[in-house]
Amino acid sequence: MEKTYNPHAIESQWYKTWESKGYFAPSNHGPAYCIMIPPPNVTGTLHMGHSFQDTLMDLLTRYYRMQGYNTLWQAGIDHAGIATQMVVERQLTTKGLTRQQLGRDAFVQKVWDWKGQSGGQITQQLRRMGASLDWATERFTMDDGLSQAVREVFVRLYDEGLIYRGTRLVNWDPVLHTAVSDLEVVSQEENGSLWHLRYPLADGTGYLDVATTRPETMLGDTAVAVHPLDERYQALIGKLIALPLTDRTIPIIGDEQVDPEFGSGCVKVTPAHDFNDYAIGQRHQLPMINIFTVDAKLNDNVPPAYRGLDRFVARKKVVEELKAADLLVDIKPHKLTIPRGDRSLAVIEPFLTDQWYVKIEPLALPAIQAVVEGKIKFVPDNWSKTYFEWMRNIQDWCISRQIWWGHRIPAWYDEKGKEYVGYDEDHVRQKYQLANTVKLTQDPDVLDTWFSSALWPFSTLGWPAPTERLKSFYPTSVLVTGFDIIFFWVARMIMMGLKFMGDVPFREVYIHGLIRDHDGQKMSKSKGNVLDPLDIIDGVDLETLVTKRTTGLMQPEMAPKIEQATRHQFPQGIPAFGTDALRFTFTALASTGRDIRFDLARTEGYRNFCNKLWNATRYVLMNTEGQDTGLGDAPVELSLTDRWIITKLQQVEQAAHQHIQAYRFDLLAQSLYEFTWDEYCDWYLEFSKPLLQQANEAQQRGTRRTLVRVLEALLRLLHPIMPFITEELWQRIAPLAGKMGDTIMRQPYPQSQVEKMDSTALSEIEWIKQFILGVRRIRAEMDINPGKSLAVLLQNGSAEDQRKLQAHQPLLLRLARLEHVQWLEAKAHAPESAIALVGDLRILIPLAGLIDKAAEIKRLEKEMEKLRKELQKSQAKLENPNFAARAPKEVVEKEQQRVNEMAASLQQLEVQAEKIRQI
RNA sequence: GGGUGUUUAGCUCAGUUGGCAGAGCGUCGCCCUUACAAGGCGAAGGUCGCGGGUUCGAACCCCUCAACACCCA
Repeated sequence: MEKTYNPHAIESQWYKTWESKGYFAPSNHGPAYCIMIPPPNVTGTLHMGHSFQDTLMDLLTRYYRMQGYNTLWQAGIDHAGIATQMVVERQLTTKGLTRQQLGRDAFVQKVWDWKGQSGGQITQQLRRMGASLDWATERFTMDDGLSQAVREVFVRLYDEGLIYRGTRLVNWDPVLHTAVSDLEVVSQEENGSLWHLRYPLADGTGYLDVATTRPETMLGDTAVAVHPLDERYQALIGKLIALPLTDRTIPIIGDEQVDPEFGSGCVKVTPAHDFNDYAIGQRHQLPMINIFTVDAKLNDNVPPAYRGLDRFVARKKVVEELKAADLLVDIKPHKLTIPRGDRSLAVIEPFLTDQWYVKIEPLALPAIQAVVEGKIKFVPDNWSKTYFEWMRNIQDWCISRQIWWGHRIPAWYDEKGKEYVGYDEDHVRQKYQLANTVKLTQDPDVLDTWFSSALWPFSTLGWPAPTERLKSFYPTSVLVTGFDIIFFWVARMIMMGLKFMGDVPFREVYIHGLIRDHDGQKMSKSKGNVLDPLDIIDGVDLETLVTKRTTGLMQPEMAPKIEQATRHQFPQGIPAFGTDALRFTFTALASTGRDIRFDLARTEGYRNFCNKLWNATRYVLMNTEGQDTGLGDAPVELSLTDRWIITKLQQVEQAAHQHIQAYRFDLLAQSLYEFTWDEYCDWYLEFSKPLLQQANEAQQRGTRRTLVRVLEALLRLLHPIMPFITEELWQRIAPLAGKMGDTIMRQPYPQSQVEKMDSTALSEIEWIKQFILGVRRIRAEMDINPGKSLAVLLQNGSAEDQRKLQAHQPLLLRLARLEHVQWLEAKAHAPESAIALVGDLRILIPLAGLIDKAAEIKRLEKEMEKLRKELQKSQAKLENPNFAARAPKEVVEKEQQRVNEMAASLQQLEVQAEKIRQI
């Protein structure tokens, strides 16, 4: 074996083996365990969020597979309507083409071509992460089966009246020319202005001061509203305003929605271009005047001078002309929330259009109920509150999009515009008994991408066909996802699953945090703080990293700053840490918080952990290969240390199961890390050294057997987190432990066995550790060369201490580096010495020639000071009569015992200090 | 404005039923010890955000406040 762990050498080859041998496929034995991958965008590449999430899903999948479940991690990709269309349109633009020039069918074909060539790059990257997805049954939301599921759902919901078409105000993206749902709008506070306009009363008796953040919309005003109880304006309700710049008059109305405190207390009402005003308009049957075109330019409903102007140009012109007419009172700086499209970043325009909607309430009620009744459990449970909050205020879902890439809405119109919904045109004609002479045209719109995602848990399994897979794996076991898409996706899957499968889509929803950079900032291309998981795995040199981060920026002026920060943070670039180290990092970071700061120093630490495991294996192999590891009939004797590490192993096995089942992956990682490093490597391997040299044949055999068996189990324990290194090492260790099998992937996950636990071994080893630690502490604090062997004297030990010393002398000599150990009579005069205590046992290291007297006194005083403080605290506790009276007996007894021990130690140290002082 | 969180060592975070405040990284010593210098051995470092309450006992339960973050309007 190489002396140093090198991830490159092992990773790619194992993945190929696993995949080609079909290890990822369900076994078709045992109870079902199924996770649906949140389908990544076909345009996407792997980012830190994915790799974090996928590590956790793979961990669960590998664990349950090892536990003997019939395990499926369903693979698949999302067609990502708008994002994908934008990618392909951008390619057309570089050739000077538009999609309109190409035509719909040709364009859609182009998207498919693109998908065939460069789509789904992420599936290759997932393989690099070690993800054990069942690739053989990979699905795509636009494939035939899933498209059929989409049509089926649409038709059924329509026939039940749960899908309808309506003219409503929607969020309109004037760049993409499509409606988007509430969730696709990001609202940000931006600096703007508040314009105070003067609206003259039509009878010439005065003016009203109207405040607005969007003066250009005044051309579409159809009323001015005041609060009905506002004494300032009450009398004016019912009068008319002569709307400036137009020849229209509009009424003054009273509406309780108006906030008398805001601005002047009068608001203009533009029902066709503002959600609040729309509601007011509905209440007062106001006309709705749409003044915009699809790209947010003014249309023919405004005076000729404004027609064709962009909304922001029109704003300037309106303000100028009002000013000229002395109708502008004031302009004040004002912070306001600007809605932008999450894809185009264009300012969203509330816009009156015909769209398709899902009537959500009848679907939401059972979906709420399912969580209330515990049929679906959120982990951590808190997130159910967020879910309820949203579900109880949910609005109808706008599902139509005015783009070309996606599931075309299965609705047709006759020449009178009457709508018919069915699977296809033939079905429609048959369903509605339409003659062939009736000309039908299909609705040009496609469905929101989330519509097909909502069906993912059952459409991927073959629905609407009643397949075996559907029967086996629905409901799925757990959904693993970030809190940012509880509304987008989780809620919608629950609604659709309940509606069409009559059962929940998953029994648990594990919500993890979002990966941020080491400063807690969200990782984003524009901030230039993105880390590519593959760069962490493979390493990247500084220049490549800088180039990567600074090209293709939306704001190229940020480049120098980004470059500087990158050079500062990664002066050497990023070394290759390997997949396993990255996965271990993600696992260790998966605590219950919602923000996860990613720090490469952690990954480096876990790469070192891999190296530790690698070298521990190397040591074990060196001492066991070609030797008897207790597989045959020869007698085997387990030493105390063997029984101790076996006990520790049972404990960590128990903890591992608990932590995985509780989704506490951070604790899982920590327990395994500690067991590996602090128990197995630091203590057990060291214990094994003298045993392998000095013990009898049967004992040596026992130690060799324990070395390989514990390591073999440990590799299985670690496998779900670190699949590659564990497979590589397991292949070498397993035969020595008598294990057969082609892959660690299909071995059972270790199960603790109570009968293997040995509490005597625990306490005995604890004594040994305390002994060794005591000597080491003196050695380190007194600056005695670690290589120097020491002679120690023992005093005041019990018979038990004497027995232990006798039994474990070789271990103590070796690990504490002692030349020899000698007992002194209790009353015998000891030479001046440094002292360490193990209970009442005094370990004395003679000072002569080694230790400075003053230094030892100083050390003792420090230790005594510590003890005194603790002792005082505990004594005060015990002296409180209420404590003795009310605290549980065990607690009081424990406290008393502590006091006794501390007092005894303190006294010993005081005597010793006094002795040294007197010399 | 409504909601949900967070605040513990220099940094990043654990802390289970209320009972001795922990880890990793960083820092400081000593050491190339035949598995591992990507290492070993040891050490220092804490007003558990502030104030109050409940309790024999509070990082943990309750209340007030503060700062920060996110979601919704």
